Amino acid sequence: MNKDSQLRVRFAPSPTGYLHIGGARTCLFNWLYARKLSGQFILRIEDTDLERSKKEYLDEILESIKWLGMNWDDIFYQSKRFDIHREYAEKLISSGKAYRKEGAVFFKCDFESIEIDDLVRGKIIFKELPKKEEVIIKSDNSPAYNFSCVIDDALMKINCVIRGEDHISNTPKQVLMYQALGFEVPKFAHVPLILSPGGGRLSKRFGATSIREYKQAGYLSEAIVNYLLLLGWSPGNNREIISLDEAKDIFDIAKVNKTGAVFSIDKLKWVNAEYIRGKTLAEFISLARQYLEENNCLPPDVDNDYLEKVLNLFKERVYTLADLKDWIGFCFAKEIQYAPETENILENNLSKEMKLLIERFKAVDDFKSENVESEFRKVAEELGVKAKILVHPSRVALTGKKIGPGLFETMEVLGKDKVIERLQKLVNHWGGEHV
RNA sequence: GACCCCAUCGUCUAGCCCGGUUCAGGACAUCGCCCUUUCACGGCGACGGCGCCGGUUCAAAUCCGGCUGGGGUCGCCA
Repeated sequence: MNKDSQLRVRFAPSPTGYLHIGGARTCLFNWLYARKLSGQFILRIEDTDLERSKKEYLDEILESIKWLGMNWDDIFYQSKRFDIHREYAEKLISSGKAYRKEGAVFFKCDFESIEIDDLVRGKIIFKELPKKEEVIIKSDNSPAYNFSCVIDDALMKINCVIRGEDHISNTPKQVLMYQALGFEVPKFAHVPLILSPGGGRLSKRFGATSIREYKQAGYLSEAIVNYLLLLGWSPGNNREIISLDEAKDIFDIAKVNKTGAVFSIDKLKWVNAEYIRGKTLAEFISLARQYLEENNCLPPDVDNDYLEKVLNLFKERVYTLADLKDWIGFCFAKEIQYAPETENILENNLSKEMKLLIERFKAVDDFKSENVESEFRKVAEELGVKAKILVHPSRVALTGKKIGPGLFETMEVLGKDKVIERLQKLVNHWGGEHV
């Protein structure tokens, strides 16, 4: 492939807001297509609206793209290119294709019909445009979107424009500008929009959620990317889980769906859980630890070994890292508070049985889960009750909740002293009620 | 209103381009059952779909047209 025919695509975010789900997917499809065809992926920051563009947004956009695992071959800022845009506007004025009016420069867009060849949708034919003129330089002398976009795409040698479907109606105007300027018209690929569960456009309350917020909510970057990939594209063979690395070898923009896809947080959660379970214990620990530290969920003097054992308890049962916040509390609590829903278990006084359990536990030297379990079962047998009769109150005693990880694994992690102390507390609780 | 896009289970999709192998396959969700000390995981199963009407054809989810429905755009925002 020679240099001129090399694919060059771009993602052109406007730093007037954070990178959200829709933008991230457009970015992803561009990046993937470039990597698949060994092309160039350009980032162009569309910061022509000086009022609304904020550095904070820009930082988040760049940070999120990197966090998701993508990189760019070059980056440009439109705000630094105003002179170039004006220069081309002058050319259009000279050639009679544009004119000044009310302090702005207008481009004439008269035509009979215009055809664009879309990689995703095939031919799209426009009969007429609602407006016969288009502002290309605003009266404050800054370039208007459709114009700066065309100039920059042409000058940056972008030969394939992949963007959201909401830009379809801009395309005929832009094609007209390419032609008026004598630039070669690029290929276009308009990808479908991501819809909110309600049906409408992904929006404020739902999709406007920034990628950063998803990270905050405990989602792994691989999971977000994987899920986004599934929205409008399929790797085939009934596959659901696919890494960025694998996807970049088989992705094809022409295989992207034409239909808008509804965003499903449930499916994202499932994908996230798949990735968490797919991590090695060491990877998970490092991820979880960082997440918990960032969210101030760990005691300052947390013991490393202990934390690792705790996290091991939950790796297979959380959907997001944020779930950990709710679960690990009892592992660090000084004293257990019994949750309201444990009431029916607490009602049943088993202090005699629990006392025996405590006595036997005191004699267990190596408090490993296997040893704990066999001792536990022996006690149950001796008392002539099913193990589960003792399991439930024990869990409540240790965790304050009705549900949690395996009881014996939990006991091993907490350690003999804490286990005995917490069981004793439950016995006291019962004793107190009966005095 | 004008212009444009789209249409397979509740949701994401495979199949559609190259019509028969599909009384449509997978996943999420939901509901059962199994496993089991709870929850989750895992296993098994159930539920559930080609929007409608015409046409082409021996044969249509697949091709064509219309209708209906959904979506997008009509800013000196991007």
